Amino acid sequence: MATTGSAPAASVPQRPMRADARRNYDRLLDAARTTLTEVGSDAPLEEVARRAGVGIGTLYRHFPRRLDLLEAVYRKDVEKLATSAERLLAAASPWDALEGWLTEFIGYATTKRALFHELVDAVGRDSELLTYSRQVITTSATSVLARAQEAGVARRDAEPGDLLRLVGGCTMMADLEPDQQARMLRIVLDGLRA
Amino acid sequence: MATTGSAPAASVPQRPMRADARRNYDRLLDAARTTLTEVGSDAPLEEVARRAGVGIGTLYRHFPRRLDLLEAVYRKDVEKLATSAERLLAAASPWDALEGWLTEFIGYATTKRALFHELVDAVGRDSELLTYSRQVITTSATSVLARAQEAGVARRDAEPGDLLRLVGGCTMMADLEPDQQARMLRIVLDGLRA
DNA sequence: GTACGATACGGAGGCTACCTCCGGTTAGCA
DNA sequence: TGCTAACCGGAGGTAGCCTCCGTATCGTAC
Repeated sequence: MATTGSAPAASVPQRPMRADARRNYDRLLDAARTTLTEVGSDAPLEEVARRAGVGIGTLYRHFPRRLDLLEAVYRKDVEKLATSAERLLAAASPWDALEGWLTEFIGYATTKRALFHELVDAVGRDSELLTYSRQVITTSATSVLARAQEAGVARRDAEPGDLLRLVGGCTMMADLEPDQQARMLRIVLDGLRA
Repeated sequence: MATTGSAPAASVPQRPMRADARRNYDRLLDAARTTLTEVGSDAPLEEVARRAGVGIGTLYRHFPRRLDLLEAVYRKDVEKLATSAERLLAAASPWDALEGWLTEFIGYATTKRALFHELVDAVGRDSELLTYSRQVITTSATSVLARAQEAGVARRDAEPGDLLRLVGGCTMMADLEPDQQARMLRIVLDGLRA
């Protein structure tokens, strides 16, 4: 059974992870992110294991299939984005929180291009992975959008799912020039403005 | 050397393709489209060859690498979209042509989800394939958008590239409900309206 | 209508990456 | 300090991509 996030669910009493296992798990995640960034989505797992300084059998003990490793890397990044929404809601005005979060969402989505394609193709939209990730991201988007709508600064017929696809879908394509990305965000924001 | 579109460029005098070669080429494209649609982007080429009724060596004679086959399938669909723009420009009002072409663009993009990810990951944004396809599609988008802007029915600061990414990028994700797709198009169109 | 040759075919086999198996190692608890 | 359950790791099996080369056939010329 693949672990998600970090340690497995404690449904029965069990020992916490051994120190060497914990260390290798973390090194594998870091090595996976680095290798995927530099080599691309077809990076061989043998290369990930080599960079982590472990054997291929150790990699497969922690991540029974290639997709399990990609998923673990992806979940970490999704949770980081949720944390960002909480911070903006606490510290920014309704419109600034909406605009700021969307800007960070673009940055997150852009760096996941190679990883995401392989995940989506393999597990499909109904997998727990994507359902959970969409839920976390949608919750964040809902919070920042609803707050802006309630403040009367965002159109009321926009829904969070639409928002995410309009902004995030663009970044799934090739590298965008920063000014083009800013312009596209402006079009969406102008369309959103109440 | 892989052929693109259909027969190779006639830079030097040469015989047209033999009848059996022509027949197998077409059968391979049809079998590839069917197999990719039903199995997904990880469909083995042996399965494509089997469905086409040819040997794997014949498949590789026509398409030296897997990506060559995917590319040939994709080019055919891109050219079909360009033909659609010409037809709408000749027969519809500026705004209706813009809206109609975007609707067809969404349909085209949705059916290429599995195929497109593998192509983009492998060849990158600067390949002739994607440059050519973007050119063909951008030319179509430019025509329908400029005509709407000149008619004063579309905002003047929108550019064709932004248009395509806003609409097309959404469809690269999971299957969309028809009503959601219509609503997203409405947001983009409302944002575009002059 | 037939023969010939250049083009096309096709399946066995090499190579690579995913993943498994199992003997050896070690962390941590009693 | 000893013991054991958890952990490690690399050789090897398998599937799919792609190559190679003997055989088949299309199409042209006589």
